[in-house]
Amino acid sequence: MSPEPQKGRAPSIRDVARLADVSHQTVSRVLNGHPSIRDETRQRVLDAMEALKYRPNRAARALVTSRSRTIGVLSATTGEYGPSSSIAAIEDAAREAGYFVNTANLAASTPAAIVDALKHLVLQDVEGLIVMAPQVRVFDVLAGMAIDIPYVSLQSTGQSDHRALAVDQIAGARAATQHLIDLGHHEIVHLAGPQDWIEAEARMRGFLDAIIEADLRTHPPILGDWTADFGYYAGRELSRYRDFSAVFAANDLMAIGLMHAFRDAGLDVPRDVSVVGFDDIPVAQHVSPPLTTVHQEFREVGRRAVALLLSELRGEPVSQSEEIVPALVVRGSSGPVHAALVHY
Amino acid sequence: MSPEPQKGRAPSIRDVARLADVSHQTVSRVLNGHPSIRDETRQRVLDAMEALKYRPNRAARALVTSRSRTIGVLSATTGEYGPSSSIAAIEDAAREAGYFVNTANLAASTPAAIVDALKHLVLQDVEGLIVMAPQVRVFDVLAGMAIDIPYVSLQSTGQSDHRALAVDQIAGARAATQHLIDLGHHEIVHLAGPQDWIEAEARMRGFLDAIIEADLRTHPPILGDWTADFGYYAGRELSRYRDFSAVFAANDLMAIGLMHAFRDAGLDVPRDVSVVGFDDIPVAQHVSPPLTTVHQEFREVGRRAVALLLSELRGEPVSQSEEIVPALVVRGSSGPVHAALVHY
DNA sequence: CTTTTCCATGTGAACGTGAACATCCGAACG
DNA sequence: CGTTCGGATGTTCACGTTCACATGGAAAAG
Repeated sequence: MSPEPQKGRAPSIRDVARLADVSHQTVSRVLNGHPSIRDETRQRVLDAMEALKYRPNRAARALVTSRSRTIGVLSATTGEYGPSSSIAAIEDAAREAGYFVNTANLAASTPAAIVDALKHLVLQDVEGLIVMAPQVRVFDVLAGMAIDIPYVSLQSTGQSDHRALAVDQIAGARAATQHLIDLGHHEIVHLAGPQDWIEAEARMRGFLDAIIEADLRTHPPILGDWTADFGYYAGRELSRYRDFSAVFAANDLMAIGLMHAFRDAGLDVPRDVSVVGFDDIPVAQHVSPPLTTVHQEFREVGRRAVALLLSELRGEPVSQSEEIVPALVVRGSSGPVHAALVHY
Repeated sequence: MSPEPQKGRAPSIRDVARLADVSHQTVSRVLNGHPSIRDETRQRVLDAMEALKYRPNRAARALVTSRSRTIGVLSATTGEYGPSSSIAAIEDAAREAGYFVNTANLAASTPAAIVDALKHLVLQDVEGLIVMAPQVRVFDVLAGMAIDIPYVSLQSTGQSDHRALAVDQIAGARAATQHLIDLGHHEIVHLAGPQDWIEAEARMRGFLDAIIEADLRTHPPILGDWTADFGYYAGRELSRYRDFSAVFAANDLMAIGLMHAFRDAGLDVPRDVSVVGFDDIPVAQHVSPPLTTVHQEFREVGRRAVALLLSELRGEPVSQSEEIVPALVVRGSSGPVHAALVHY
């Protein structure tokens, strides 16, 4: 009455075949949706699989097809809202497409750490790679390792030998800066991300584009590390000089730290200083004052990255999806320049 | 001069064997650190591997050993600081131990979604599971699916058939509540997490324990969803009644939303209302006022989870590591009860 | 009525590795 | 000097699946 007691080994395609009274190959065909199977045969096989609680063996399949059905994600700064949201979306999308995802975090941004993480992914036999750790070095290392795995980066790297997801960070940064200019600010400081980050560079470029276009001067951007703590530190330094009326931070965390420092220094945001961030993390609208920032669709980015990579794996032509342009969200942290603070 | 051009197939253990003039089994032994290999032979094999750029085939190995060297993580609310930090730590620790990590996110907390995610992980042939989505239902489903995979949960579930990481959420919540009581607060409201979350329940229990011990009354806790937006919503409702002088929120995001609402309602934190959170996310100390909260070591939790799971996979006895007790961090959002607001 | 074609299915081999067992050889032992 | 032992290595097989090719039969084509 009860199904055969398992004898240690999991049921294989052959066990199913025996029970359904067909060859193992027929079972394989059912498994892979081969068209030339009589309905009645297919049903018998399916019943047998059900009865045995058969589960295909991924390793055996991978061995013979030499396809792992796994994609790798190289990421940095996980733990932060943006990257981890994108990763979650990547996993969801991959799962839906029948793929597995393996993530490797960059412990540090040293070449050694990058090589380590990449080796781990290569060892894992990933079919493709999504590079979410958009540091310039990563791509150098990637090129240096002579890895022939197709990969997709979340930022344009200037290299054209792979596909990049088009998120127009430059436009976002430019919009943020232009917003401040439109409010009458002439002295705008940029608190940028780390030097070797492509995202940081793009946002800086957008900032500078807007500044130059408006024919304004600016200090050299301060290079930060994305953290709120650094923002606080930078804010403390900045509030000693006060030769600016607005700051554009390359991400929200730094912007929030910045506002904290200004508050401590007795400066009012936005009356004395306007602050604009980037990312629109969930707390951005709940801090005091609510943060003006540039909204990014992290989940959408993750989804598209998967779509792009899968289409490449399938050898499909590049489907030029339209660029994602992040949108400025104006909240309370930015306001018109206050007369008393204009330095002319 | 140049190494053999690859003929489509990647070099196998046999190619290495041929080049090193040994049997393929000897190569296998070198690969697995077998002791009985002459040094000279080992070196010849290693040289051959180097020359051919040999990489072991994971699928073949998994097929013959029936071990995938992969652990699965079931998670929810990724994108938030805590879970994603733990996941990152899990990946680091697993990588160090030579394991791969596969994560499945819970799209919703419905049984169907849970089954989906678990199926995905089982399909992936994970050797063990770390359950980071500490919802009661998950364990019911897990039990219902009759999965024989060893798993580790990040919270005590009351079920004793598996290992749980000991993070004393109850003690943390109790400390937070006691802190408010010590400040003279008698009317404390608890903004809890979703009902079916084990963590939420533990924090609520800690809260109630402290309340009962101090012989205070309290409203039934408000059940939230962990988000800052919900905190804001709850804060708006709460500020209509004002029959309390302090709120203990089950996580920082809700606490921050709460403070936002109080600010909007003209209430001053901490003069009119004290607010305490839980988690100590990076922005907690930078919001206004800096948030008093309970600090959690998310990375440490992740590391320990891996250690625990691996020791179980190896069949080692349960190494009773000491409990992690999260620590109260007092900042500006909590203060002594203000005389004018005491309702007696 | 024979030949061709195509559908439904079966047979055998291969994928790359590790386990079990076999073999060879030199050293230790009596 | 024969026997035993164990270190170093080789041989064969199995893991579960898909692929290439083979087979039988029925329908279509001549």
